[in-house]
Formats: sequence, C-alpha cells, structure tokens
Amino acid sequence: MQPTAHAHRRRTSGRSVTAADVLDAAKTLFALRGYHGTSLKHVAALLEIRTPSLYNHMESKSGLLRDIVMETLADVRHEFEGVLATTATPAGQLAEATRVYALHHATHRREALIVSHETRHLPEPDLGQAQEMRRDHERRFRQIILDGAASGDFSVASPKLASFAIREMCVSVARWFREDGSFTPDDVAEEYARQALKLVGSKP
Amino acid sequence: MQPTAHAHRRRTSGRSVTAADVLDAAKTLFALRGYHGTSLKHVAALLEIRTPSLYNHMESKSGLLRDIVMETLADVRHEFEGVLATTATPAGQLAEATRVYALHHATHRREALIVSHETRHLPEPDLGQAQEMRRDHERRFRQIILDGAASGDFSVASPKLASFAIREMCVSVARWFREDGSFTPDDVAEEYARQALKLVGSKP
DNA sequence: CCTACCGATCGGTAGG
DNA sequence: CCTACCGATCGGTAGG
Repeated sequence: MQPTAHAHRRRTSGRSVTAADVLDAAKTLFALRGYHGTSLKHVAALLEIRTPSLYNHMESKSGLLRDIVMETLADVRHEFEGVLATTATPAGQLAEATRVYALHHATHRREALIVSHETRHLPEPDLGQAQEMRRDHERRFRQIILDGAASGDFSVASPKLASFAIREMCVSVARWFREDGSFTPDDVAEEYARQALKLVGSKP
Repeated sequence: MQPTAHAHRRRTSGRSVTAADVLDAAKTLFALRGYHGTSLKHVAALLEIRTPSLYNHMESKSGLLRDIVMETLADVRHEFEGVLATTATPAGQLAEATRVYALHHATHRREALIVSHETRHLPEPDLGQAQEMRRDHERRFRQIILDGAASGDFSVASPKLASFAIREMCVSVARWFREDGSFTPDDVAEEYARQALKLVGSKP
C-alpha cells in the first residue's frame, strides 16, 4: 500500500555528510512516513549524525521540502517541454507525454510521492508557486487532447476527464511500482502510452 | 492540488458534541492537513470544545484514524460484493465495479484521501488488517479482467497493468473532484466505466 | 463539559 | 561535527 523499499543511497562510512546526502535522506523519510511524520532526528539518525549538525547542510525542515518539490516539478516541466519540441502530432505528443510522465513516476518514486502528498505542507509563497507549476502541466497536457479532438485525430467524450484519468494513472505509478516487481519502468511507460491513446480514441 | 472545500457537517450550536461529530471533524482535518499535520487541539477547536473533552467521545487519536479507515474499506468491499452479486459478465462486472468505485471516491472524498495517504500511520495490527482489505479488493478487481481476457470478452496486453490503471484512476477522483465543478459524481462514474471498458479492449 | 497538568518530543539556536 | 539548551506543542490523564 505504501512504499517499503526505497533506493536510498548508502553513505560511504567515514566520509563527511553533504547537502546532497541530507536531501537524499529527507526524500527517503518524507516519502515513507510523510513530512509531519518525519522528525529531523530521524533524518539525522539515517545519516548517523546529531540533529543540530544537519543545519550545516540545510536551511530548515521546510526548506528541504521546498527543494525536493520545486526540483521535481522543474524536472517534470523540462521533460514535458522536450516532448513538445520533438513531436508534432497530437497522437505522438500524447503518447510521448504519457510515456515520460509515467516513466518519471516509476523512476523517481520518492520525489513523486512527496510532491503528491506533502506539497500542501509548504509555507507560502512556495505553496502557490508549486501549485502554479502543477496547474501549468495540467493545462498543457489537456491542450494536447483538445488539439487532437479538434483535428479529428482523437474521438473522446470528455477531453477534461480523459486528461485527468491519464495523468492520474501515471502519478499513481509511484504508489504501486516496485523495483523488484514484474515490470521495468519502460514496460510500464510504454503500456501506459498505449492505454492513453486508447482512452482518447486515437485513430491509427 | 489538495482538497480545499470539504463537506463538513456544521454542528447545531447549543447541542452537545457526539462521537459522530468528532469523527466528522477528524475526517475533515485528516483529509486536509494529514494525520500528523492535525492535532487534537485542531479537532476540538472545530467542535468548539477543549481537547480533553474529546476523550468522552473517542478512544485515542489513532483510534479515530482506525475507525475512519476500517469503515471506509468495509464500505468499499460491500459495494464491490453488491456488483458481483448482481452482474454476471466480465464486461458488466468491470463497468459496474469501476462505476461504484469511482462514484465512491467522488462522494466520499475525505475518507478516500485518508485511506490513501494516512493508512500507513496506523499502528499494528490495524495496519496489517487494512492492507489485507486493500489487497483483497485489488485481487478481486483484477480477477474480473483476467476472466474477461480468458473468455475472449476482453483484449488486453497486460491485465495486471490495466487493473492498476483503472483502479488508480478511480482513486484519484478524490484528489481532483470538486463539488462545485463541471461534473456530477454520476457523470464521472459513468464516463470512467466506459473508459475502463476501452482500456481492456472490451468487445461490444 | 472544564481547568490544571504530565512527560515526551518537536524544530531550531548558542557556542564552541 | 558536537553538547547543552530553548520555548512551543504534542497526545493524554487526573479529578472534578
């Protein structure tokens, strides 16, 4: 139901802790127990240091959350823009946008779970900025479906509902995907791209 | 991104608080801010009483979560069993199972968000029991698709992935649905049932 | 239903 | 990187 095995980068013993190590430990714990369910003591313990030492490598607990969320949303936007830049038809864009979005959620499960569940705990103005970035992805994704419906490439009852269904089924990959399961991230991404085309009634 | 408007039953002023009122307030706040992001002081404040008074109507904070999660999972199971009892074909069962599952998530958003995000915070043995109930729904839902694939009613590349996609797109309804939006719960449920049949390549 | 109170833990700081 | 410590808040209890 919740992720139990996370790819947590093991620190080389003896080396001193870096900002990247702190962010990585926070990703593991925020994903597993939630932002408010994780104390800085947990984060420090995972790194085998004391709580106050964390402050040499971060600004605050909410700063960690902000960095995780903003960086992840920027990655998603960058991948999406890559799709639009290299694909021209609605069917090609929808398949590729779905494929990279599903792939992202299979390969960045911790970050995706944090964006989904913990963004609401960000203080303003970070919260507003994060929400705007998500809405932007939502709008641009839906626009692909609207374009395909307008051109006749797609035959879809409700572009809005189809867009919700496709995006959310990709987001959910972070919830059920298991690294030791029967699918590779690429398997899932490819099949979800095909399912997206089916959902919008894409003409072959 | 997160639910902002929740159907919170307003207590009639002057009447004394009941166990149902406490559970209702907890649903609103656990859904909005998460289990660990909600203090019993918040719950009490919403009911306009003091924190210790809550204990006249509940066992503990985790008892509230357990009651919300278990009752919701029992409701879902009951609805699912109603579908199997009244529908015989794989296509009929899949459409109906999807319809009632989507409908549940549109009409019980608070409970659904709590089951999705907060179940992990349950202490054992409640956690194990909740996980088993979810796995049971997952197995039985997937079995419908396996039946349809075996009988030739469905044409689906991966029954397992199709099952994940359909169930998770229903679960996600709780995340984006808005009571004041452009769809009724029935609109969403009907359209999602059709999308489910498309996803498994159901023969008409 | 309340006031008064408990020990534990929280994020964060001082000062080396 | 540490020890020592801060005020605030947590879930929960005593005792009416």
